[in-house]
Amino acid sequence: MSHTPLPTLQDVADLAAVSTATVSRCLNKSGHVTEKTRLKVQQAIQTLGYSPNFGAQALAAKRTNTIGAIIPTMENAIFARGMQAFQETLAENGITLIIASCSYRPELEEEQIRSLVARGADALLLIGQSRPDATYQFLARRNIPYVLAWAHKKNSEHCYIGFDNQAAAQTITRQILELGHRNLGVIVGLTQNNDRARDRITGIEHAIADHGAKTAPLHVIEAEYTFQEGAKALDQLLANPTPPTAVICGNDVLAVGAVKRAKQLGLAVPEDLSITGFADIEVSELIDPELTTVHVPHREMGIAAAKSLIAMLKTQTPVESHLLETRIVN
Amino acid sequence: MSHTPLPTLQDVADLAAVSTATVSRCLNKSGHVTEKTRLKVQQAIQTLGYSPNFGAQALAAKRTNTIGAIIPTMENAIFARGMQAFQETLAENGITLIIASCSYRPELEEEQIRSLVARGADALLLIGQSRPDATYQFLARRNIPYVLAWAHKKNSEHCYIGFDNQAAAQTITRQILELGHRNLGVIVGLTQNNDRARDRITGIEHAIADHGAKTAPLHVIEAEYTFQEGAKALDQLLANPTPPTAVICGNDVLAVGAVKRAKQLGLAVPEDLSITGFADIEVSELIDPELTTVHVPHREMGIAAAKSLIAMLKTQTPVESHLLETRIVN
DNA sequence: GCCCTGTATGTAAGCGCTTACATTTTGGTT
DNA sequence: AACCAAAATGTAAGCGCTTACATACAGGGC
Repeated sequence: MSHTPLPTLQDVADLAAVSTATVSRCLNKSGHVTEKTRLKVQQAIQTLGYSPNFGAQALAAKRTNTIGAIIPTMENAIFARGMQAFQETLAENGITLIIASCSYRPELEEEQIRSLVARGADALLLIGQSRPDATYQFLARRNIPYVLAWAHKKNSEHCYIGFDNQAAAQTITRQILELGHRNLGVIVGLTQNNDRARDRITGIEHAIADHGAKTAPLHVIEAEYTFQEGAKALDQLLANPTPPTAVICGNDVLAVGAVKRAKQLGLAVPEDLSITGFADIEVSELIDPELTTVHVPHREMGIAAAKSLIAMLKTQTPVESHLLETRIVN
Repeated sequence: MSHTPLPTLQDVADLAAVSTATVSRCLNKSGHVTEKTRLKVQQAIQTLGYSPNFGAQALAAKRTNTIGAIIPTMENAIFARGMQAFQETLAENGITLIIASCSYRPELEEEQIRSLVARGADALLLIGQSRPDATYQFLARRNIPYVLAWAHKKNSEHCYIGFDNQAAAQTITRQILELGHRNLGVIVGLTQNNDRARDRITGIEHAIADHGAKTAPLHVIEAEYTFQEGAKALDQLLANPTPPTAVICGNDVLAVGAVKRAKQLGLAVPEDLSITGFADIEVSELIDPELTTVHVPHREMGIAAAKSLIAMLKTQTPVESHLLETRIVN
């Protein structure tokens, strides 16, 4: 545990026999430095093992090169792939990502937002749109750019980088209806704090309305994002006097849980019971036959979100929303 | 996009009619403030909507209340649960977590470590132990506390918060041998940059040596952490003239992939072929029958790691390693 | 050679906070 | 009422960097 104080910009400047301003200019690639001096400085940085002090840099430059993301959960794979791509893209641009998760609890999200901003996040990625006005006002007041990912709304004041949950759910439902199913069950995540889940239900309802065929009343079960809950929800649906012939799930985790349960009950999928998923995460490949699900371009979404935020930071102006296409697989 | 400058400590001090020092003391709960002044200050903070400037705080206090973690991957669930608990525990103590991932690439890990330190991480969580001496020297020079998680070594200079990969693998292998299996296959992650995977192989080898029975030569296949690779690896093992009757997998992802493949090939698990996993992540519940696997106390590990780092930061002295127990489930 | 322009470098003033130290206040003793 | 230690508060010096502005310097046109 040595306690030699770390070298400072001043030390580098001294060793290279230039001013601190010049060293700073080298570090920030802001031009106006001769190749010769640049090399001298480089040299000095090397021999001293200098690296800049984050706090000082943040204080003086009024930015931290840090972007924050608050996702509902890290525990399942839903957001992992997108976040990985998001982080990679940010890293390529010299920006660090701070991830926090809020367990689908709005008041915790609010707290995390404030905390990340207080920690100097220059911009934020948030999931979905529904949150108190006060939160958006806070961000506006602090002049913090943000994007809303995993969702999309037309003509919104916000910048969305995501897909149309409602349209995707509508499409997959139409497909089910076209196969002749007239008694549908739905298993979705808890809608209370999850606008994506709500949008998906709306999509399902619209598909049914549009199709026009006479269908049995729709049974909707809300469940937490775990395999077990998906299985339990299926039990509930099947306990009905007129059980559904097709079950549309709001996400793959629930769908996989439901499929597993169906098989345990001796039901063949999809012969006896159709089950669809949503999100195309890796687990959906696991079950046999592979799940019919909505493919979401996670990586693309992460990359697009990163680029948008970087652009906002650079230009200090809002950026257009970005609608990504989903498609149904299997 | 208003541009009212944000309120500063000074503004709060002025409004509350006290000095900046007093406000700072309130903020940092460092005591020596009357209840009455504390309330006045609180009040002022409220009405101004003040929140401290991160950079300034970091610069003046020489700490950021930020801890960094570098994990091999965010894309699968292996580290997710532990990290979630880690983050929660840190958050309870007013510390923010920055997570970076290095895709199992040591040179990237090195870079990330430097980057997190440069960003002001007060301490780090790293996975496993094998990395260049230079890296440890860098951390020592900068006086940055760290723990090594997901692994454990006796009598080490480092602080480990994890479990004994070798012992766990040894136990599960012994169990397989006791069931009468004498021809074992092994599927593990890529060992090149993964000491945990290597330890697990060692454990398997020791178990065989200790047991004493005459066994067929051990076939070891290395595979990337995906279901597909697990399936492919199983194909390779079975292509052998004398295929194994039991396959020990280095993690659950590979095991689940292997089980799926076995079933596709018409093999009953475990009647025709025994397959075991390692890590007890959620997917292992998915397959039928549920996987025999090594339960790892992820959350406990995350919590312990957080507590250790917090203690190190507080006392400025090293902390004892912490060995967590694994157990075999199913 | 002289002046002018444009580019390279230096100077120094903060950025908003923490904290050692100095000063004032408080309240218990005598 | 005077005194004193302990507690509360204030003062002000940085922390290490960025950047506006000032200055030096190099060439090109005359």
